Amino acid sequence: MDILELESFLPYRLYRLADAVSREFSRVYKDRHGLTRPEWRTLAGLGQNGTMTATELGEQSAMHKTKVSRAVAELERRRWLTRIPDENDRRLEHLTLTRAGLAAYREMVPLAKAFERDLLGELNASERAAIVSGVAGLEAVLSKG
Amino acid sequence: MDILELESFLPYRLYRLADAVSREFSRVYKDRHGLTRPEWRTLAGLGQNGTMTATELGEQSAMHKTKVSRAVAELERRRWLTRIPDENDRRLEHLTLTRAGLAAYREMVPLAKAFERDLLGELNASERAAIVSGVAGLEAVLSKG
DNA sequence: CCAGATTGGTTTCATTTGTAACCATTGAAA
DNA sequence: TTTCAATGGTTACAAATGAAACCAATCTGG
Repeated sequence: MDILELESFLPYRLYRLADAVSREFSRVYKDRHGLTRPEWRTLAGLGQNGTMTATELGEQSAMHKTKVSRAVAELERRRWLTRIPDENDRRLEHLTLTRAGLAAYREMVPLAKAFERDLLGELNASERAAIVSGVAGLEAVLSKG
Repeated sequence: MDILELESFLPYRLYRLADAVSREFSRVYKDRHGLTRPEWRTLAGLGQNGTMTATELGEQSAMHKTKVSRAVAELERRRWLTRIPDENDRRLEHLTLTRAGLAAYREMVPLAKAFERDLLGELNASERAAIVSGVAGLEAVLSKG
């Protein structure tokens, strides 16, 4: 009889792995500032790019627009970002981190980098190269659909 | 100033990749039978192993026990599995697929395998080897914690 | 111009999820 | 044995999520 071995089924393995890594990493921003993942991604996007609209944020960080909307609302409530209405198109707003938001971002960056470094540091050189190129390969496949 | 490039940050890439793959694959079991992911995993676990307890299912498929509990309840409602109380320990139940559950499982297996084959088929040989060994490497890291 | 389609973004509602409390049973220790 | 901790599993409640409806502003074709 034909059987599927779950433990070696790639979609399952990938999901479980990403879930474990993400859960581990989430402790960094959850413990430090009580952020959710969408909020962290929003912070990271704005920190990286300076000023973005909600739509751009969604594209960069692969989030549904409702997630973006709620994350932005929460960061605004904390006064970590401000909205500046566009001059020409009054539907969209340009989002920028405030001084406080930037401070939080600056604090998070080294922690994020350290997390990644530590994680990859437990692999040997060839495994490290493998995960990077394997992920890149699959990303390429999926992006063309 | 120190910046984190989200697009190349491994936890983010992994999560986005797994999410995309999983979302794509979920159409297979969602379209066909209206299953959720926990339900599909439960079906897959029992199909693979024959008889398991809820705890074993949770361990094998990396699901929280409440997810297992609800998935089992739903599959039972569909009469896809039955519970048989343990003789010696009346806290636990042995779960087994019914004929109908097994039929659904048998129908899903080739679809799952085809999905994985097609996905990997779009990679070249070295990328294929890379993703497998990279994932295995990270799994090993995480499993020792 | 202006009627309809599109876009940026928010809100509402139903579903899914996680945490914690819980129940029943078993095990361990005194 | 009797009590207390641990285990298998379910349930209740709150939070996170996604789909779809929605609002306002802009664009487009006649």
